[in-house]
Amino acid sequence: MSPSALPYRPHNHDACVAQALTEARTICQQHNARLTPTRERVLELIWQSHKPLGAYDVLAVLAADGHNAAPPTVYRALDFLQQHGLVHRIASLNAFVGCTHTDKNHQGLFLICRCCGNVLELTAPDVSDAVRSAAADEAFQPDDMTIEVSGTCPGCTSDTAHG
Amino acid sequence: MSPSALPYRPHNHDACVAQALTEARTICQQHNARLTPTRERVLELIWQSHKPLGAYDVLAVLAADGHNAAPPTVYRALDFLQQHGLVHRIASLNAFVGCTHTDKNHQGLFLICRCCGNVLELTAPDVSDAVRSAAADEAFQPDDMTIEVSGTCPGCTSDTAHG
DNA sequence: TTGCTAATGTTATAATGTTGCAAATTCTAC
DNA sequence: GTAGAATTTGCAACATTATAACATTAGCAA
Repeated sequence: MSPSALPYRPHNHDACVAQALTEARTICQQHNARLTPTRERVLELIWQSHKPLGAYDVLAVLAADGHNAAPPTVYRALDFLQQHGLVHRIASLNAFVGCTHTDKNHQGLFLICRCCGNVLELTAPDVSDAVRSAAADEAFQPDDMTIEVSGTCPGCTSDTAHG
Repeated sequence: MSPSALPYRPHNHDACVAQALTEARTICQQHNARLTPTRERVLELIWQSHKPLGAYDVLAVLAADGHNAAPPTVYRALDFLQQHGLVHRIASLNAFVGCTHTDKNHQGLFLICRCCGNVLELTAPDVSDAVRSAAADEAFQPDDMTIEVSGTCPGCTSDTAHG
């Protein structure tokens, strides 16, 4: 078994954020899209941890920043970031996480820990293939997949086991 | 390829409803749970079609019925129905559909047509297995899966094709 | 500059979901 | 049958999440 994935173990999270921002700048340049200060700040906030953040959580921080922000500000920034594959919306939580596979043309699968709240994004070709195959059996043309798994991450499992 | 699944072709939908209600009564008896008039009515409404229905849509019909209902009435009924596996919540739509696999110990996969709105529920062991396997690779213990696929159903595909 | 487009600000409102408590109903044990 | 417990419902208020509509500003190109 592979060692615990990044969200589940201690790490220099500043490096995660820095990398995410760098990648975002590159991607936006490639897409000829403008990563404005608000958008960049929202991305940074979403990346504050590996736990999904609600739109209104983002809004609260922006307000604390002194930013004169209303809900549309946040939702527009999040829409932009989603369109460019920089964040994902977790439908089962109504919240957002930074995308950890910006380089790949991925079909995300999300492992959501009910205990610690961290989310691990996986590229799971086997899963995507199985879904596509199931859809094809019904002559259904898939367009977009939401695959979210709630459960217990390795960190929280061992916590419980060792009391 | 199999012929189009039920939601995607004309059928006697009253039979769907009747069967769903009958099964619900049986299941509630088995679970020693009370399928009260309100709960049964909500189930019936959810089953009015194969399109997911929002909680407030249900509420509106109850109100039209003359039922003195508030949101908690509906949400409580829906919670009950979910707990007994009679309806599913579609996270990506914030809406509810009748469960078409009440007999099986199933892991639902939902094919949601963006065009006509109908939802087909599948039991997809291959998909569940692939997800479980992906989770196991990360030492993640799955608890609950949300697998929703948006796209175009066979009916709407042929409509478009033939103009 | 001028004019166009993209992005943001602002206000209000819609849509979805929850809490808490009181009243009524149903079940259970005597 | 009746008292007490547990479940279900009614009801009011509220919390959370998301969008609509329109005015304003910023960036960019002719």
